[in-house]
Amino acid sequence: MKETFAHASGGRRAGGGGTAPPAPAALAAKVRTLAPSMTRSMQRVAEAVAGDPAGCAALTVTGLAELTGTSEATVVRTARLLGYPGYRDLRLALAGLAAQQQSGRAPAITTDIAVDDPIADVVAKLAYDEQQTLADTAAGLDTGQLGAAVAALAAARRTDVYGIGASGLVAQDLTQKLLRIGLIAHAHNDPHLAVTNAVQLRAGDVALAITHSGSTGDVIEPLRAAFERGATTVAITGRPDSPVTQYADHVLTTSTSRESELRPAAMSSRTSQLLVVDCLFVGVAQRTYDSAAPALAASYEALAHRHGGSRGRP
Amino acid sequence: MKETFAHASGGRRAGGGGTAPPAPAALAAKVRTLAPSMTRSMQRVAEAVAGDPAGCAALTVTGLAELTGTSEATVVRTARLLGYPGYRDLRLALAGLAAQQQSGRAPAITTDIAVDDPIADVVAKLAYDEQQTLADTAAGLDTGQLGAAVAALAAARRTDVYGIGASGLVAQDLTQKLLRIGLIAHAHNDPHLAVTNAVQLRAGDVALAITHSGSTGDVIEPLRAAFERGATTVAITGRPDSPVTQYADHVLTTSTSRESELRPAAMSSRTSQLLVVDCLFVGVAQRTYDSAAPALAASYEALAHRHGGSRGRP
DNA sequence: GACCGAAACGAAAATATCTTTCATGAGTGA
DNA sequence: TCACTCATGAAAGATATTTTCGTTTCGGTC
Repeated sequence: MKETFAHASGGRRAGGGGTAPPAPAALAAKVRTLAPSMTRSMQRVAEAVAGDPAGCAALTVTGLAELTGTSEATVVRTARLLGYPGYRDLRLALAGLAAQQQSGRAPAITTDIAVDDPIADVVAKLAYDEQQTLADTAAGLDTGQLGAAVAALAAARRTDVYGIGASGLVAQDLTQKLLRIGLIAHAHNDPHLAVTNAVQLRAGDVALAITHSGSTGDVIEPLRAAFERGATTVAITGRPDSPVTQYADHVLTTSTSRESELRPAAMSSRTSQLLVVDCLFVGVAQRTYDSAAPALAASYEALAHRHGGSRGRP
Repeated sequence: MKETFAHASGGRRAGGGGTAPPAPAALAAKVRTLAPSMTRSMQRVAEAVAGDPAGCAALTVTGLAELTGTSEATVVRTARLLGYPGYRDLRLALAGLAAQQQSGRAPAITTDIAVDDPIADVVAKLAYDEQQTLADTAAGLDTGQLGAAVAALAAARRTDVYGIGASGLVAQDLTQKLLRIGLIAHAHNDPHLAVTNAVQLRAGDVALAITHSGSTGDVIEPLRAAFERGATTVAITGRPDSPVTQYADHVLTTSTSRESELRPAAMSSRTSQLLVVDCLFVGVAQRTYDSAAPALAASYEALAHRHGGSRGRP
């Protein structure tokens, strides 16, 4: 029978009425404090518990009793002495302790990836790096410039996006998104066609160049053409002082993180660029909400039949 | 100890989800990933568990069943679905999670992006969400499957990658990277051509499908064709129990985060997929280091002249 | 050295908890 | 509408935990 229903309440206030609430992480200390007052068998149990919380958490009373060469009763008695209602609760605390220890160990990540890193480390390091990149990008993004770019995009008659290589994929990503909310956008990865199209742009249109180095000629040229035609130009680059910014009305800076041999710069610049692009998209979607929302819904609807049932097993 | 692994179907299946050992902190992510394939009652249980780990850890099966208005059986079933041998183990993991949350950083308050959020908030929220997605993905990634996929890619005579829409860009990203280290890879976004090419694959080749829903026919078909031809098949999907996994030797699960109107699922799934793809790439680069390193250097060199001076001001 | 009392200890019973089985009913597609 | 599947919970069946209680061990005393 539980009458403890108010969910948002104290959380871990067990109430109970007992004298000692469970100990969170002070377990090792408690063991040392109480050890003198323990019998020999209990000490063995306490020692095992303090020595390998994670391991013990995986054991049942019987298991721990066997491991320490004692009996179930002794294990329970020890748990009681340590302040828990029973072994079950000690075990829970042990699991918590183990998790804490584990997570505390995590930040010891040297960010460089070595050739012989185990795969699990690779995952952790890459995830960490990309998280870092995101944080840096968000911190370094000029919201004024971003807002201006959003306004321009939202009002544009049409938008052209330029990007080559990895940045080309980001360009396509943005284009796909803009199309989804009913805007007219096009991603160019053929430099010649890009220029050809750029000269068609005029005031009120938007040209957006994505280049990490800021020096990719194939991307700068069309932006320049658009710029000279009077279109509003935006550059997403990791180098705010690079050539591309000469022709950009608004510059959005992506962050540049350390690169290493196994982790080329393209990787983090892509992450960074995508965040910027997402911000642009959401900003534009906000501004054009009345038309964007139905458009999004419609495109979602249109795709629904291409996927199987909504359930896992169609 | 029970070895209840009954599901074993014949053939060379990756096991749609039975492979994962207990998840430590990836629980919230796992709940989100698996929720779609859950029944209503199970969802209620999963929700309670994800919403208040600490509280649930204090409950017995019966207690949790009562709290969620379901039965013990359902609770156990949910625990199983989440990857634990039984409720007892889920409870232990819950205790660990609670301890982590408590000792760890601030509570993860994720507010949905609203139409009238100022642009600075949009940036912060998007960055935070994507960071969360990365963490979840890393935590939930099965390194065994990842390692197997890496080994297959590194040894492949050739690799075909399938993806449509946003996933198509991820497919291209992977392809670009693999090409850079001298492997033979191709990204297909034309379903017909993809199938046509898939039937050319044979044992030792790798086919890799990227689909968030796991139910995109255009992507499943070529994977199936490759599978039937004896190629090694890999699926990157957010739904480990979806149709695509039927034809996948190795399944890499991406995380699914909350989506909202202004932040479509595609956004976080892309982030998640890219992390997985990066892990694959780095893993392969490690394994083929002797040939990958020079290839990387060469491609870098070849591109150098396309960018202006190495400095910002040309 | 033998004996006594108290505490420690573990075997096994008693209880709580978890897991499995099975019948039932809701929902679904033909 | 009917047959069928699948989700669901009640209760039986297994495990794990707690309690009980008798045996063993230890320290001291005669």
